[in-house]
Formats: sequence, C-alpha cells, structure tokens
Amino acid sequence: MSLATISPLIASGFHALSEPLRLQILDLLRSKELCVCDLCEALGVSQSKLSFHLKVLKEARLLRSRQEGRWMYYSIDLPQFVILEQYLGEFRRFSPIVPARSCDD
Amino acid sequence: MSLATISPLIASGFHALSEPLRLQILDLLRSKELCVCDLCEALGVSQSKLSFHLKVLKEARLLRSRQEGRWMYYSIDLPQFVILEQYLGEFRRFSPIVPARSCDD
DNA sequence: TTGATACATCAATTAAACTTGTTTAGTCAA
DNA sequence: TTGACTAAACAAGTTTAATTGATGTATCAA
Repeated sequence: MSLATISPLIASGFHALSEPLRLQILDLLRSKELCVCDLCEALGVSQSKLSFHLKVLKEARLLRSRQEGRWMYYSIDLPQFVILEQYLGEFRRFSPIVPARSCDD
Repeated sequence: MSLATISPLIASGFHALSEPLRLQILDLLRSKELCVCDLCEALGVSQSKLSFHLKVLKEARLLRSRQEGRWMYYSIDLPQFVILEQYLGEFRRFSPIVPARSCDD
C-alpha cells in the first residue's frame, strides 16, 4: 500500500476513532451486535446523540447496520479495521527497531 | 489490553491521524527525519500552519523532535503507532473471520 | 552587536464538529 | 386504522479545531 496516495477513508476512519464516546460504542460492539436502545441504555446518552455518532462510525465503514423489525442492530465492520491496522503497521517497516535512540533521551 | 478503560492517548492519537495534512507529514517522515523547513517546502504550506500540526502530532506522541543548532528535526515516534495498531488488532480477536457475512451483501 | 534564519506562540477569524430538542418516517400490536 | 415505539433527519446553538498574520525567542554568521 502506498502511503503517498492517502484514501479519504483512512482519514475519516481515524476521525471516527477519535471520539471517546465512539470508542465506547465500538467497545460494546466488540463481542456482539446491539440495537440502538441497548447502546443508549448502556452508555446513558440520548438517542439523538447516539444516532449522530453511529452515523459517523457507519460512514467511516467501521460499523454496519441491520434492521430487524423496528430495531436497528449495529455491529463491527471488520475490514476497515484491518485496513487501518495495516496502515499503521507500514510505519514499522521503515523505522528502526523500537526504541530508536535510547542513548540521549 | 482492556478496551473498557480507554486511554486519552488513544483518542488523541487517532485524532492526530484524522487530518490529511498530518498524514502527509507522517508519510514524509516514514523513512527519515526532516526539519521544519524541509517539510514546509515539500508540502507547500506556511510555517505557522505546519508548526500547529507538528505540535498536534507530537502531543499525541506520534512524533519526536530533536534540535540541532537552529534546526528542529522531527521523526516518527514508533511506540505509539504500535499501541494504536494493537488497539485496532483487538477487534479482530472477538469478531468472526473476515468477511463476516458474505451471503447477502 | 547587528541582521538573517528557523521555529514557536499568540490573538483573531473562520471552519468543523458536537449537542440538544424537535420533527419525520417506519414498524408493530391492539 | 390508531397509538406507542424506534430510529433517522433536521435545525438551531455551542464547543472545539484549524487557518492566518504578526510577534517573540533562539541560533548563528558577519
């Protein structure tokens, strides 16, 4: 993967991950999918607020949604996590072994 | 690593990574350290603007700086990249194999 | 000491993100 | 149908982040 051509999805992915509440949402969804009302209750935030952040996560392709009756279930959309993980991993390939210079820190 | 207790550094790390210009800066620094004027010239942005973004990256511990005479050299600070990479990797451990459900996409 | 260079910081403005309350649309049971 | 419920969409207002231009500090060479 060339880092010179940075996909807009990369930046928006990291942006989606930059909010504490959104990280909490992802944490809750790690093991199982949940509907919005479950998340609302678990996080103690308003539905409207949650809806905004779920939209950010979904547009960054970190979440997918599935409707079942009147409930909307959200779950982790793994591929984009892998892409972001690999993006960060690229930095290891070109940098000296950790820690770089320990002599004069 | 428990995801329930989210370090502020995690969120600020992802925040620092959420800006296209900051990603470009990191890209330029992947293979070698550079001084601010090198980055200024390579990116075609004002020194003041660059200084602001370098500070964001440094506060997120993605960059380190080293002064040599009147030049300030910036370079990748790898450990935090590894931490963020591992944070993303945790999501793979609990989710089904990629791709999750390929039947009805 | 003077002037030039390299960079950081500040204050003011602009832009983007987030919050909150309300409205709209879809689902389901009675 | 009606009414209760769930979630998305919308439209404020508020907060936070980014940009710009000017100023400040340190280094170095003349």
